[in-house]
Amino acid sequence: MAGHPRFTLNRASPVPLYFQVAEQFEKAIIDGTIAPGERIDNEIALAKELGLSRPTMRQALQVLVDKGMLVRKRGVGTQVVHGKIRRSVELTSLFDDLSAAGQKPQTTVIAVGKVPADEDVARELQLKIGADVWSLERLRYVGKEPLALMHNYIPVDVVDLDAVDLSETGLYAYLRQSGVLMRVARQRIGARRAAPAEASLLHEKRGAPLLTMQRTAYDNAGRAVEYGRHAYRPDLYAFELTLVDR
Amino acid sequence: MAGHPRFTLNRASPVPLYFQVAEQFEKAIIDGTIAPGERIDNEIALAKELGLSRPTMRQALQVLVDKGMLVRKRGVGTQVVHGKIRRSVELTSLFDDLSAAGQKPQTTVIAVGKVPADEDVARELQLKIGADVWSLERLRYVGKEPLALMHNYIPVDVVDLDAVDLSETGLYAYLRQSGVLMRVARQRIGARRAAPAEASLLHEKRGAPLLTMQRTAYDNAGRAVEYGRHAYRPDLYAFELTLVDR
DNA sequence: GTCAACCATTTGTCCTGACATATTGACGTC
DNA sequence: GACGTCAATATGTCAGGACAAATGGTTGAC
Repeated sequence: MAGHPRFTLNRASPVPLYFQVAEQFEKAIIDGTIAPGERIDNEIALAKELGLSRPTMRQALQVLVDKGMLVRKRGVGTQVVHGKIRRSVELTSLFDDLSAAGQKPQTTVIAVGKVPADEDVARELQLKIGADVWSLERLRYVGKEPLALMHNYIPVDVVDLDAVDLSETGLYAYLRQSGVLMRVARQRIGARRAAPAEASLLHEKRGAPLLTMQRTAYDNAGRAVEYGRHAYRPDLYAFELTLVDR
Repeated sequence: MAGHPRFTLNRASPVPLYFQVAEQFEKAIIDGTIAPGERIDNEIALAKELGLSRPTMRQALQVLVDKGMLVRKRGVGTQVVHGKIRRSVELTSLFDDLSAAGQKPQTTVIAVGKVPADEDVARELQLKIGADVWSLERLRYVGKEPLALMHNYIPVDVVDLDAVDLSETGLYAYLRQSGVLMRVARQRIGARRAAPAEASLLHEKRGAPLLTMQRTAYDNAGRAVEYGRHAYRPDLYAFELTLVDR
């Protein structure tokens, strides 16, 4: 029987049991306490040892299977795949990404104000052409190098952008803080040549390749709450994601 | 009480009940039988109507929640978010994507053979530098336009590439067919200038921007089975993905 | 010695039942 | 009329049990 670390459960905690188990399992996998390729105990034994029911234990393991850290094979068992899985692309922003990486992103607000929606913006935000939307244009630095040119559009009834200093806070953090809950987003990642103005802002040469990302985020009710068109310097940034086949 | 379509269940089928329900729900959402924003019946009522237990009904709904088509709110109910969610990025290849879109991808094999692994390839495939690997270089067309230049590396003990005609079959389809099961992959999407040789093959101008994707795929045991470096024409291709916050 | 049949193991699916917790709206008090 | 309280409702979590199906090794027949 394969060994595994002792987990501690707190039944008084509001944190669900399956989540407590998943958290500790994930930690054990990341720090190598459970080696990659190792087969862990079967569900029933694990459940018994922790004093849980099998469904709860399964739910805990499922969390890690979804993250691509565990693989289950019927009739065989459950194995650890990897120690260092990067988290898959989540509903976060560049600001969050950089903060998590220990860097201190700096932002310059180029322009902010209400503008009439063009055809593109109106379609994505489910508004009529010409309707007022917030337009926010920012330049993000990492160190002293410009990294990304970001242009966001937000319906005027979602938040008030006049009242906030967006050079210190990330837009997504501000939206969450304002009670805007984003649940689903569609992203489109592509590439194109830099326009002259862009190249200048990003300290790139004319016609340099840029990595582009368009994102439309929706809230609980399916209402579009944010549409962004962003351009990144490809020598400084790339999108990484982990895919799991289920 | 919100109406919803009649579903048919086949208990004799090997397809799990929860999956049958999820499939039919998804179809109903996509074709608009259930309108976006509509609140569907509660889990207990749905389960009762279909003669299922609540856990099974929950499992069915969870599939669609994971896909971003449904949103659950405790104390409130379950709502339809979107009709036209694109599937999130999956463990498929460009060939699969195009086939699914009704297009007929054509492929030209530029070169195939065994080569010694360079530093990059060796690191990604967990091999020693200089070890033999399959190298496969292909050019993919959509219609008469070149779309992508694909360079794949595969450890020699995974499959035999000599025996197959890869101008007719997708590489991933061939791998699956050969019993290679890919479960997890890491992707990195970026952009760069086209090298002269690339530009020529892709019918692009010198120095044109290209969208690049590197992918390393792992099998059940965590063994790296494929590493690919690909370049796409950004005017013809982009990566689309749907993110769901959970 | 080879191959097929069998069996133990393990995950997959499905069931019933119970209580917890968040949300909303109605009710009642001040 | 405004505000707090309470109940109804729906999802979230958890338990315990049962059978099905896939896998891999073992046993047995030839």
